[in-house]
Amino acid sequence: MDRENLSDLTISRLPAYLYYLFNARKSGLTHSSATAMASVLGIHMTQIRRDLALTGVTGKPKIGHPIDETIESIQKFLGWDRKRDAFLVGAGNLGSALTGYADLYTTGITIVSLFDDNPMKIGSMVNGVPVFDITELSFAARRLNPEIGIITTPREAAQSTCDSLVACGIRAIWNFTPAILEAGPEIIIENVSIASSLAVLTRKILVQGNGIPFRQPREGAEEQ
Amino acid sequence: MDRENLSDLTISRLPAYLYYLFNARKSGLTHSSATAMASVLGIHMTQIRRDLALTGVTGKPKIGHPIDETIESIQKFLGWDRKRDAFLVGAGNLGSALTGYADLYTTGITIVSLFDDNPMKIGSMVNGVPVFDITELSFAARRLNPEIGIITTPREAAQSTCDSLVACGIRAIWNFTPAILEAGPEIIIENVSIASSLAVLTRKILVQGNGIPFRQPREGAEEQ
DNA sequence: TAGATTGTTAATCGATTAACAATC
DNA sequence: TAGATTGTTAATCGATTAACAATC
Repeated sequence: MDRENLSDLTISRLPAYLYYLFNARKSGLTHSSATAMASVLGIHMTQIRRDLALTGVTGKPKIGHPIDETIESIQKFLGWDRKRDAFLVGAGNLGSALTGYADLYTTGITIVSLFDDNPMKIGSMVNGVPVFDITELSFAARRLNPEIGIITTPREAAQSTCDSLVACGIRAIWNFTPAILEAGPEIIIENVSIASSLAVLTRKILVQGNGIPFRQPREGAEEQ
Repeated sequence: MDRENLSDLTISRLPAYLYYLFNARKSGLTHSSATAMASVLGIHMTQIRRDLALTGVTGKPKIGHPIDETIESIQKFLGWDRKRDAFLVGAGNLGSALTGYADLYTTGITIVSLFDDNPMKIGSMVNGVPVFDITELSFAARRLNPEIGIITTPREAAQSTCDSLVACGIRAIWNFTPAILEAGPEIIIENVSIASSLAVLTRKILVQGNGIPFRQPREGAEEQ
């Protein structure tokens, strides 16, 4: 089984399966069928079977996939069964939101330190995580050996932040800014592009609206 | 030209072109070639040409695409040339980050009101935008007629928030929670999946590491 | 002019879906 | 048992890339 050359598209579907399975388990089920999953997630059932098979789990005809085992299999496949420490640079609202993001623990990531250049923030705590001066980055990295660097700075600071993180020996960057980061080929960079997502949304509004006014408020519509 | 049936993949590449062109314009250029763009963005030049052509702009051999015109063309294509008002529900850190997101104005979106159920927040201002009681949602919607609903609540509140927004006549939802939202087929839902992005990142770490330890801090590496 | 760059047609590549035998 | 569901092979579909004539 060629487990290494999968597209990012496949990988990016897996978390949805995972959260579906968490829910299913919470409601007391022990097995889950691709058929049921497909109708909830809006993904073709064959694709779900194929994706799940890729993680190494197998189901039983008529019964479905064992939930516990499948969860474990996906987590292992994504590397979410391991603990990883992360540094986050840019302790603004977005950085704080990520630091307090409860679901992050599902992924094995722990944000151990925040960094900022704002003296008002340095020395404070955000959701229990200390904010350090950005100049202490390399010192802290030597002590804590983080695996992942998260960038939530303003766009203008993103490239230099990336450089600093790489200089500290960090080789995986999670970039929340719109900046296009340059780094050596050995550095893994994953961008969260809010603009791309918004582009898809507004384009759909445009196409769906298609001449006729898109928004038609329903006069006296039932409200909850 | 079939301008309506394009994949989300194509659409999601356009903002990167846009920001590249903003930069190019700032440095005084009037024209931009797909060749140059390709090397910066890491996208095949043929694909860039094709994508740009889809938005309706044409370039000239040897000269490239006219920057101003191309920017306008992409913005128009994405519907970013129009002003759209948005309601945001969930005035936490993520909601605040979005409200203060400077690049949002490039997209034509204005977040006009925030909503929350936390009495501490209700009545306050976040980046100049007022926070209202969530129970006032439908009243406010009748007055302000927002086109887009942004959900930055905790996951548990996402579905009921979505229902409320839809009941107000909002037909486009931008969902930042991991919840899988259900709504009528006429409702446009766009999810920003942080978990998917992280899955891609950690999977790459896993594959690249591949047995040998991934992280190799460079002893005495040059630090900036 | 020469050659860099365009837009487009054809070829390739990869991802998704259909079909179906196997089986719990 | 019967039939729901599995895993997989083959077919389809769509996206990306290669090739190339046109042209500024």
